[in-house]
Amino acid sequence: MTNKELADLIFPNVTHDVDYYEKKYPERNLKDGAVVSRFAPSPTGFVHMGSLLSAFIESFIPKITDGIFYLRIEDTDGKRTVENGISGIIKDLKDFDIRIDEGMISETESIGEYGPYIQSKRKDIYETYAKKLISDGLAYPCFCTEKDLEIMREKQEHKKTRIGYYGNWAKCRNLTNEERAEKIKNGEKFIIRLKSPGKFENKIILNDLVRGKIEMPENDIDVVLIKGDGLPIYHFAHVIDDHLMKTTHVLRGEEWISSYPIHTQLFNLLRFKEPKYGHLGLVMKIDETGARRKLSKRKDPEAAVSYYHEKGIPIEAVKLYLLTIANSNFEVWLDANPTSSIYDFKFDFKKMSDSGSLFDIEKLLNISKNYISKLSAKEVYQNLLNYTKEYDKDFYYLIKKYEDYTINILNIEREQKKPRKDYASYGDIKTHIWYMYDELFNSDKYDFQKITDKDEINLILKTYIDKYYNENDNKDEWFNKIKKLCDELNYASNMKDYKENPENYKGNIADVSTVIRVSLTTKSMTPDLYEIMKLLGKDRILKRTKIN
RNA sequence: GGCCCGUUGGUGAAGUGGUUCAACACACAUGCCUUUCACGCAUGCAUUCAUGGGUUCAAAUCCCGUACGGGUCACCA
Repeated sequence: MTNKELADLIFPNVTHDVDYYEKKYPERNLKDGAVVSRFAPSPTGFVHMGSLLSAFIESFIPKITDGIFYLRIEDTDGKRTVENGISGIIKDLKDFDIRIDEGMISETESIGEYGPYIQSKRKDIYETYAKKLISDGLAYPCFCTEKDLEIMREKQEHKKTRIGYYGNWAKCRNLTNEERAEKIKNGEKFIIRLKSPGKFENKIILNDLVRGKIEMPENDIDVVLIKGDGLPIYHFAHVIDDHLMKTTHVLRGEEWISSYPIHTQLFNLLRFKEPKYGHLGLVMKIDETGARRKLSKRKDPEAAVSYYHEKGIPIEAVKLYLLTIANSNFEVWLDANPTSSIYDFKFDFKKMSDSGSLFDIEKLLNISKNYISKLSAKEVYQNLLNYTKEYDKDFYYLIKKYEDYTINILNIEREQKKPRKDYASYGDIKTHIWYMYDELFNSDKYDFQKITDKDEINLILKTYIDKYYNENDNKDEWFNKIKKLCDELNYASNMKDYKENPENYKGNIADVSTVIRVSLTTKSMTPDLYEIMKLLGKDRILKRTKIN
């Protein structure tokens, strides 16, 4: 029995041949240097921070090279598939403004000419190539049960030899085609394995985009190509898909380095051109015990990218952070080119970190603060509106009702050379400005600092309101009035005087200002008091300075 | 256990043989400025690049060993 006859027996329903698919998916017509890259997650419903980093880079490179970025769903493992899992991924990408040129755009729909972009719909394609491999004598059906494999592993462990289905251990590899046909006709279950021509003693070299040369032994394992459920294993699907979809650059986590020998072997056997590979360091975090470990979705809320959307951290800030992690010289570049688009940055794989970088939320928040501080009040208002509309409806209606007032609040100490950096996220803003709204103002917990005596507080406030406060004062006049108030009540209006002779005074102008500040806002730390009072207006000020 | 990768301050890291080689950023500390906070400014923070040995006139940078950390060895991706 020939290999061809065996192949026909195994795949009677495969009608196309390899040429059909090779013609169906021609080379892409792109300019020189254009990168075709992809994000290829399992439909688990969410994107992990580490995946986001690679998705971002995978989309970034095509963008700066006029290439193509597509989304392929790898759903060959039923256990990883979650209901509506594709939608979750699409939403996460959309929330981070990572746009795809091709691929899945919903649970069932896709755009682009190189589809289907979901592996479960590509069964015929994988079978066609598997059939070819069998015809060529490069693959064979394996009838070993899980039990058989388990026993084999135990023996190997006992003998302290390498574990795996290879060489003489690969019992099904040496069956005759007649024996194979016989078993198949008897209804024995089987899978398809590669007949690896590799030798463990031989070395192969991976020219990794980020790590440079890595030397590894050639693959000699007869890896599974098609599983019992008829779907391909990752390695096989990866090679077929990335060839047919004309991927030029494969970026993935470093956990894939050790399976590169399988991939390169498959590319050679199938006579496909191999893409370039870049293996990214894992995103790590220090856990409670001080140990370094992979950021995990189960334990770390910040691992899920939806977390940032919910917190209202601007996507631009996350992108800036990802780029600073990805390319160590990005920060310096951005500093030197503050007005340039990030897409002008010359990304360099060689500048990527080899080791897993530690996820640093402090740094992210700092980037976010800087980013928000540079926006105009109107932009912040608009973004805040979008955010609260989704996550804080009450506040949304409030700021919508008082649009101009809110914009003015957001503008305090903003549109100047050195703006304040109070807000790290849109979710943060309410905690900084709630007291400006009567609807939210709550006089239950005043944070008076030094002066806590009720009578003294009331004396200061009453004297100020009755004798000095004038809503039309400009900033200098306003401040001079506060000074006069201090003089009258025997508080030092000049800090230098106070520092020289503190015993001559009840306190100083800072203490008095704090009393006014706290009465109006309940907080001892706020932006410029004059600005706040201007916005609050006379009515609120009169009301809030009456403290019981 | 085999194979592979990594190890520079609290964190991210620059730097791949020699003119400050330990940049820059975040964090932290102190001081100044200041009506609070923030901003800003100034200063401080690794005599040393996991460790031992070797090559060299010269190494964080090259070589070997050791330790530690990570990954991978599935009909998971």
